[in-house]
Amino acid sequence: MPELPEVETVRRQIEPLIADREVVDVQVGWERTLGGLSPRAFGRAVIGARFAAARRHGKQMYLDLVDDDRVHRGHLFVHLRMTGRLEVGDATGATPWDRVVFTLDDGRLLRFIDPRKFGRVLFVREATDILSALGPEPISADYDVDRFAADLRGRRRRIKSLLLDQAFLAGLGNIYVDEALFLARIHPLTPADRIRGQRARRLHTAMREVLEAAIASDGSSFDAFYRTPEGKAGCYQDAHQVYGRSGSPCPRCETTIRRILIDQRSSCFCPRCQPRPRRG
DNA sequence: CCCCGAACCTGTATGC
DNA sequence: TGCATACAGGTTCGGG
Repeated sequence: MPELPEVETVRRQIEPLIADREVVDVQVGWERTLGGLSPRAFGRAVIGARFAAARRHGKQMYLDLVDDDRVHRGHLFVHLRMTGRLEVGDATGATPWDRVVFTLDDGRLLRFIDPRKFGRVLFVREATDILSALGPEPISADYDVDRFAADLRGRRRRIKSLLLDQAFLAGLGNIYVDEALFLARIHPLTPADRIRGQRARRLHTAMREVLEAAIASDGSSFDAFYRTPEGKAGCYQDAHQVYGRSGSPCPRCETTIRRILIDQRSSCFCPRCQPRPRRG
């Protein structure tokens, strides 16, 4: 469940399920999920701590850990990557893909499940260790159109690549970039610094609208792996205009939606609504 | 700075 | 049925 709206959905659902619970044990099924820390050291860092707030920046979710006196202990950074999932349940919920399982003080289990093993569960003392590498949140109040337009200035990269770059802007992935570019009527290969004025405004608005609408729908989920912690599927996939729709008619003009590769990712767009930028 | 390809992994869908 | 190939919501690395 991996872009900003899906992560936000997980954050909202997981927070009340683990708030104020103490970690009494940890089992690690796949060491690399910990990103270099040994299971022993990870257990030492986490056991005895209590979960507090669940936060998010971009696609990065982080769970605050405090000691009994509510003093800061650190954070658990959870990145779902392609197939990661969080669930709270009991032993009957075990799966072949349990990578990290926390036993809570009420006997329930918090599992990080991840078939493809790309996901990460990192313990860090200071959140800035991770957050400093990330760009701004696209839906925050201070990320206004002037800031966005200024950030585009002087960037010659293709707009799709730039929007996928988490150091530029944190949270968009393949689905929501394609959707936002369609709404803004901008071709994905357009050099970023050619997007100014009205078009920059359109793109800024489109990104925020797509993300907000997807959050309101609990994100997108189109196969059995993508489930929220409450076991439900999001429904924003029903609202996709171009993503995953190559060969189908454009919802605005009926032209056949095309698929090209950019950064080795499928990129879907309407060749009529999103005309290729003229050179020169 | 920018682009590309490969790597990290497993599951599913499709075609022969 | 079996086997091969392509593809998937992400990120990071090395090389040109």
